[in-house]
Amino acid sequence: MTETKMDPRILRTRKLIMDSFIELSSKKEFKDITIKDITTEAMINRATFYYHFEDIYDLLEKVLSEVLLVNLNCDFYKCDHLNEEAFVSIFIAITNFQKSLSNRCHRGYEDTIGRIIREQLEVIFYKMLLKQNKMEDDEALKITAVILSWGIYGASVEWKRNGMKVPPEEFIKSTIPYLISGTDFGSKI
Amino acid sequence: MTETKMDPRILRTRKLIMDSFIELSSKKEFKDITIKDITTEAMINRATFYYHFEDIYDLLEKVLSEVLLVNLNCDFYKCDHLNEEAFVSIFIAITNFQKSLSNRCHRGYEDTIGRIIREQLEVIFYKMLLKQNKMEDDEALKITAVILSWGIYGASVEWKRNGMKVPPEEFIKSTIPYLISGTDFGSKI
DNA sequence: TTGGATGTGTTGGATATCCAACACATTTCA
DNA sequence: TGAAATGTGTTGGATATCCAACACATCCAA
Repeated sequence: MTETKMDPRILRTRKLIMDSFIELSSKKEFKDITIKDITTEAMINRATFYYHFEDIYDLLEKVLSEVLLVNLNCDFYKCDHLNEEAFVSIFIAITNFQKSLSNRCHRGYEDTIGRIIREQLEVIFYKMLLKQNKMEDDEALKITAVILSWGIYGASVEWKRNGMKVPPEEFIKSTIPYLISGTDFGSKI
Repeated sequence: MTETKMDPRILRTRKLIMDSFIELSSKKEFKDITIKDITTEAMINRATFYYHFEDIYDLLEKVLSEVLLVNLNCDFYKCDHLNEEAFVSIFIAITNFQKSLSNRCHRGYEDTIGRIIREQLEVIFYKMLLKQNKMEDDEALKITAVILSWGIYGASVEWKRNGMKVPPEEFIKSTIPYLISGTDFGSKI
């Protein structure tokens, strides 16, 4: 998951930068945050910032990935199989993430955020599929993970478009049998 | 006061080490705290510890000095003259410090602690005397600062020996005229 | 007694971070 | 318009931190 033996200086500095960015995000809009602001808040040199991140968009991506990953693993570590509970807790994590971002001001980056969500979902789905499918066609599992990640992300977009009012578990629950048993579930054939 | 332009790495690392030591002190006795404990808690390398401190006693001294200095400056920054208010707030800072240490487990280091208190007092008294005595006999001011520091420290020891029950300002107030106006205060001559 | 386990303090080479300086773009404002 | 101010991204040399290894001391159980 996380790199095993990292230089503690790197962990420390990345955390300082990311935490400062999150802190600043709660006070300013993203477009008003400069790299100088971040490095001043973090008490690190501006050159050091560029040692770790390409630019401020790279930082944004990595912070969002990190936040989402923590959310996912938090709710999800108990499950070891893609059952109903797993799908529900994944979907709740995604909707929580979307909700928290709709307050923060990251408007104009919906496509970036969508990509990040799908990337993280793809990783987690692939991992779960590998675990429960004992070494079958690897390529098929990968593509299945892609399809699931787009699907679940799409569901969260739809949930958002409906005003984020329906409880997420309710929103997703009815469709889960189709996810788990496939489209044949309930088929007349 | 504090060095003006310090390398931020140094400030960061010292703070990490000191904070970790304070944190550990609230859980263990001083004698049970190893340097490995501190560096692990602080997530810094053991060699880095020795770059900043001679040994664990050196760290103890510097932490205590720092804590006391913060207390002193906190209560004291408003005063710019050695009047009654100044003496009272200094004495309160010292007794607070003694009280906080009597909970923590630094037994066996009373002499070290006493020395630290007197050193800090001496610095602060000397600074105040210089400010209000427009360039007179420098040596005399230094020695006066020494005498005041021993005196006030002694008062705090006595206050502690009496069970730390009398309110510190009450304990010190009656003697302040003698400190400010000298032994001639109230003299019959 | 001995030998392993644990803690202290030191060292040399590798690496991350700092700093000052630079070139370039964008904004501000006179 | 143009010039000052502000922000971005890069560089080279200096310095703090990391890491693995070492020598030494202390403690404790076989």
